[in-house]
Amino acid sequence: MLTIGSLAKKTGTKVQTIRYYEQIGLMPEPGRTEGGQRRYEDAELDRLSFIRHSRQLGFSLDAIRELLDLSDHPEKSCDEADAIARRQLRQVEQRMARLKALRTELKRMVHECSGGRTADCRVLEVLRDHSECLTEHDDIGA
Amino acid sequence: MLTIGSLAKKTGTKVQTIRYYEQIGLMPEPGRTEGGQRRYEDAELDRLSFIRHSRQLGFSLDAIRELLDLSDHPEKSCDEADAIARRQLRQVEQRMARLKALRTELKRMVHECSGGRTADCRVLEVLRDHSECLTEHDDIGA
DNA sequence: TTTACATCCTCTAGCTACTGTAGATTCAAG
DNA sequence: CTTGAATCTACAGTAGCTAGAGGATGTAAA
Repeated sequence: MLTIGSLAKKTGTKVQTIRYYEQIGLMPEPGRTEGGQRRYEDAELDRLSFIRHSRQLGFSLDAIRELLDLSDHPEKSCDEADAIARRQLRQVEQRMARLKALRTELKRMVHECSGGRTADCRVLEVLRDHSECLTEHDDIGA
Repeated sequence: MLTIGSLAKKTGTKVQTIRYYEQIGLMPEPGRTEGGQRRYEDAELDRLSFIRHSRQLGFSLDAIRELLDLSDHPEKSCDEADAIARRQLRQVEQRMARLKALRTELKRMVHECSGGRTADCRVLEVLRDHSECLTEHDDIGA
């Protein structure tokens, strides 16, 4: 029987976040004490761990919802879970490629800063100038 | 004299986004036609390009505000702009390191999926199990 | 048993950086 | 003069939380 606070501590989640997950139906409504405080079982600890671990891997709450649903129905095919993971992997690889390009440009900016007045600052100049930029008008991506 | 729509097209921004930037004071209030429609000058095109380019490099709107302010005052020291860029570079490098770790774990998940029932699915198993996970209880990061 | 105090409760609002919608108006071309 | 695309304002919604007010509860020590 865990209080919401100890559940939070065990999973590295904020108390409010747990209540938020309950609100959006990602966590079930737990039992309550007579006074109305939430008390959790081990099953809920497992579920929350699953959610947090998935979040750390970058899965969206919607994706996690699907994964939890699959996990609740062991007779279903594994393919769906695999597809979700693959989709996630693709996203991660896209983000990495993008960040690599950004890092290159940022490094160039920083190394070329001469340390004078902003009038001569390469950082600002590079930001002003799109032409050397390899990225087109696509989405920005978190 | 550009309409908001052509400014949007030239900079790869949505019309609403431009109005939003105006609302939060990132873009100045432009001139208007008699009928009340916005009309932009080249200076505003430059400013918006600067903003969008900076966004693509991952700068927050607050950081961009600072950069614009520096850019508006050429007598100030370049150091501040450089510091902002360096901060940004650090963030990008942190994100990349994080994504690398995630990619490793996701790849492991995907490759180990046997394609049976979800009951045996490694994807779900890995998500359930935190122990092999290298990441601690730190923030998730966009 | 009382008291102190950490933790819990609900509810509401705020955050970032937009995006979308409704319903009315304006502009430019034909 | 008409048509239709583009624009206007205002407001609501998105993800994924986070923070705060103001009050109730749980627990351990005095």
